[in-house]
Amino acid sequence: MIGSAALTEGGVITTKIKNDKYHRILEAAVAVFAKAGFHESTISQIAKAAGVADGTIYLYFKNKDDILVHFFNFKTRQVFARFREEVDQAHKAVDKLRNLIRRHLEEFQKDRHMAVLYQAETHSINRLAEEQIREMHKMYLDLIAEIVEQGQVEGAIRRDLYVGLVKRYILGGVDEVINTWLHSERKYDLTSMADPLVDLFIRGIGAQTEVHS
Amino acid sequence: MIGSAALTEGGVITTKIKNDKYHRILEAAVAVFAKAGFHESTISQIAKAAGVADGTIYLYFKNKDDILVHFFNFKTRQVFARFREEVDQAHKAVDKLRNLIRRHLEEFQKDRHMAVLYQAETHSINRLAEEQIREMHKMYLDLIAEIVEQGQVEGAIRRDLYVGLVKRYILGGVDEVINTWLHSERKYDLTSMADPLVDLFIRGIGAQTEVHS
DNA sequence: GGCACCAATATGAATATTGATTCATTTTCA
DNA sequence: TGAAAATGAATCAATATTCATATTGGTGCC
Repeated sequence: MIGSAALTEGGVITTKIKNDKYHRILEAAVAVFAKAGFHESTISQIAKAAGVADGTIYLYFKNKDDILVHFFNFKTRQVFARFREEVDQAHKAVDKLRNLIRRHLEEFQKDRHMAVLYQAETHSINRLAEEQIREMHKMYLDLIAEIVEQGQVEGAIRRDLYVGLVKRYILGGVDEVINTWLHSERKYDLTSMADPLVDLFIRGIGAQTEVHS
Repeated sequence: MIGSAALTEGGVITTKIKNDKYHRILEAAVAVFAKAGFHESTISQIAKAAGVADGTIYLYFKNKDDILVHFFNFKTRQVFARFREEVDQAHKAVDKLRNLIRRHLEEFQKDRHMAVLYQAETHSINRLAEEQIREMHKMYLDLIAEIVEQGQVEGAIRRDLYVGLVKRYILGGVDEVINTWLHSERKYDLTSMADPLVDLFIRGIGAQTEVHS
């Protein structure tokens, strides 16, 4: 393997060239995987899409599986880091939640290939990048837990909640909205779903009949 | 192909024997697919698991893909039909929703192999049983829509809702709860999540501060 | 400046493996 | 006894990976 985003050796120009090809292959692979599925995709297809020879791929990645690992390790991780930033921009819990969800939808709408691959791989049990996925999932769920707990302190969120369940409740809704969009013709704007969705998370679907403080 | 659950030719005993083997192979295949993933599974593994020769599988199924199609066409469809029954047992919308979700969790907990395969395949874009999955998904979403609309008439459910979004919101939550359970050690009872989850769907996570009729 | 050289890169045809599918043969059973 | 069912070894195609060879681009020498 010649180089990768994780390594920093080499001069500026050299590194840039190296990274260029590394990224070119990674992007091409993600696009191919998204279109045909991981196992149905061949190295030749990826090579062709990236404009390199088959063998070149093995200079940047250990093997086919390794490409998927890199996808989760670098590409997706980067997106999730942005979620954190977005959350930190708001002060009140509900605003944080809204920011998180809006950004989530935005990023997935922006990079459809990533979205497809992410959705497909995170839902299959026997996946390769097991560890990375688990970690990223946890990162996201922890973010939600943090927001919920803050909201409880603020008094904006109910205290009689099982936070473990709330996390799945929220992630599930967001996930399904993305999934539906991916399976649709994608004629509508995904981010427009953010506000109505947050409203559902907060208020639920029930007609409010009880009186509280 | 000798016979299948969809055909009804043959005497009672013959049919029983035929169906026995058909079902044995289908069950074995689902178990193998669930353990290793569809593409990683081999015909030999399935044959071994079903206790038949490799070639025998081709007497009951056109090819490997066809097994997956049958899974969705018969096995899963059957489960979804039970959801409908369960919903019809209740009268009020909220009870219908609770029944639906409880039954959903029950069935998926009961047949883990089905659950794994269902979750994995319904979330990947380029799947085989495309048509069947789409149809089943629709059946489920329609069920939810029906319940929600009834609830609105009853006054138990808010009227200012985009039902299309509500469907995803609910299915997503249920899905994610199942997914988490599948990825866990499954030490806890999945059905125990039904009531708290329905409570979340109805009331949301927000502290109730407004007064309504 | 131009040139020769070398190490780093890139190539893609050849290899080797895997596994779906077929089919000639055997077994079962009515 | 023969037709239906089952067998599993042989076939055949697909494709991940390797590696001998070719190309490139930077470096120092004339």
